[in-house]
Amino acid sequence: MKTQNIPKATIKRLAVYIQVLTGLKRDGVEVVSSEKLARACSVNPSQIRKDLAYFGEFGVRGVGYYVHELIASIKHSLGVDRVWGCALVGVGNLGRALLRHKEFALRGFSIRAAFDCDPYKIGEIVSGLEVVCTRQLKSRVDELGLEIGIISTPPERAQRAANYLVEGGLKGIVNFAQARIQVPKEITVEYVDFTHHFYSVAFNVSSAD
Amino acid sequence: MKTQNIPKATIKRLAVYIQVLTGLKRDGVEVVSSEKLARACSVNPSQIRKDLAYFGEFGVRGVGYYVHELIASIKHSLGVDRVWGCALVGVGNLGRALLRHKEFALRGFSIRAAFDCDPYKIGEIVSGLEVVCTRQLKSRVDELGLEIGIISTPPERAQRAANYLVEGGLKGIVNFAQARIQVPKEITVEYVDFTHHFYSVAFNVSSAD
DNA sequence: TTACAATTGTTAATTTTTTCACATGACTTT
DNA sequence: AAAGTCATGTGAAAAAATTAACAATTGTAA
Repeated sequence: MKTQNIPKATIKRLAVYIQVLTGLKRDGVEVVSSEKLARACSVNPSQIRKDLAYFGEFGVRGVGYYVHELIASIKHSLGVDRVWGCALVGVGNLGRALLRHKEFALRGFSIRAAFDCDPYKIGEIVSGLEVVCTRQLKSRVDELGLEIGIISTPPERAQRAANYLVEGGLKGIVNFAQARIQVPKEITVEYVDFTHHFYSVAFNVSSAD
Repeated sequence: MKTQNIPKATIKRLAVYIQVLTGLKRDGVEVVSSEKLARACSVNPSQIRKDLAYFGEFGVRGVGYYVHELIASIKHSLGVDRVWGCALVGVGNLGRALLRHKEFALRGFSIRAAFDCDPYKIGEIVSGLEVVCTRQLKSRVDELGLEIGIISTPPERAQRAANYLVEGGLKGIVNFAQARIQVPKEITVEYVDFTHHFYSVAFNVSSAD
């Protein structure tokens, strides 16, 4: 695929645009200008046009962007106009909450397998999925079409989980564990930590005085 | 407080440093150089030194950084060396999961009140907290020391929740709802959306071919 | 006690990202 | 069909962030 190097920040914003555009669509808005969209996203209008320009020309000069079309175009550009098969490793409190979180499936990320190394958890059914021993991971990849791994283990087991995912041939990982992981550079890792956002807010509120 | 404008990206990285340093401390490491820390965080060593320089001089030349001290210094710089009182608005599936998530309290973010406008939910006890009508929010702020608001409503109710929080005098908001919100500019808002991370991974995996 | 090795804090150079400005194209109205 | 308005796409300018380079400082070993 095209490998003009697209800023990571652009990708994040595209996700925001989808969110806001979806809201506009819900409200019955059919066409939107970069200026209006920008205001709703709290960014600069040029920014939006620049971001979109990496992927093509989606607007109509003098008119703006057709909301429905633009959503489809951005989703296609991001590669999220299809369903992705996901594997979750680590069925603790967080893991269970993620398995029960409906939003993922709605947005095209289908969790099709849950793994854990704890014998007491293996065999348990969580949100319709049987918890399976992590060693079985590799053998399920093709069968279930697993592409993206989700790590929700305690920090000390995150690296091991990552190893299993890499070994299984998965190319993308979303890591909810409280630890950095080392993986071959062709593997994409995204770290999720809610607390970071709280830190950020705390810092800003503290400095505001 | 000091208002040299510190990049938002720096704040994010500081949170990562804390995470990694905490792991090092757990492993018994007492001193670390910017180079070693950088490798563990997947960033440039200069980056770390630069980030820290915004807040002071925390290292010893020729030696490195004392892990325990550095954690404390960063936490102090971020303003997270104390407990913050939080209010959650929106007791749906996500709200319940957040209320039950122990990690927040462990990291100094204490959820002390849960609000919802649904009469069927009011009075219910979730994770030891009674769900209260959102209209009561303002009256509880001082009593409970509420400083940061958490929004976990459906998208169409996020703005109303934000209004209540602002009205109540809270200065920081962490928004888990699928919607942007408009607030006065002195209020800090952080948006949390797991799906964004999945989009990012999906994009990278797609473009890797 | 002096030279050496290590590693910070910081200034300068480079790279990346954001914003501005405007020519270009599309629709509308007269 | 011509003129006017609007808003995109894009190249150039500005701003911001990252990286490199090095002088300053600490500890260590000869």
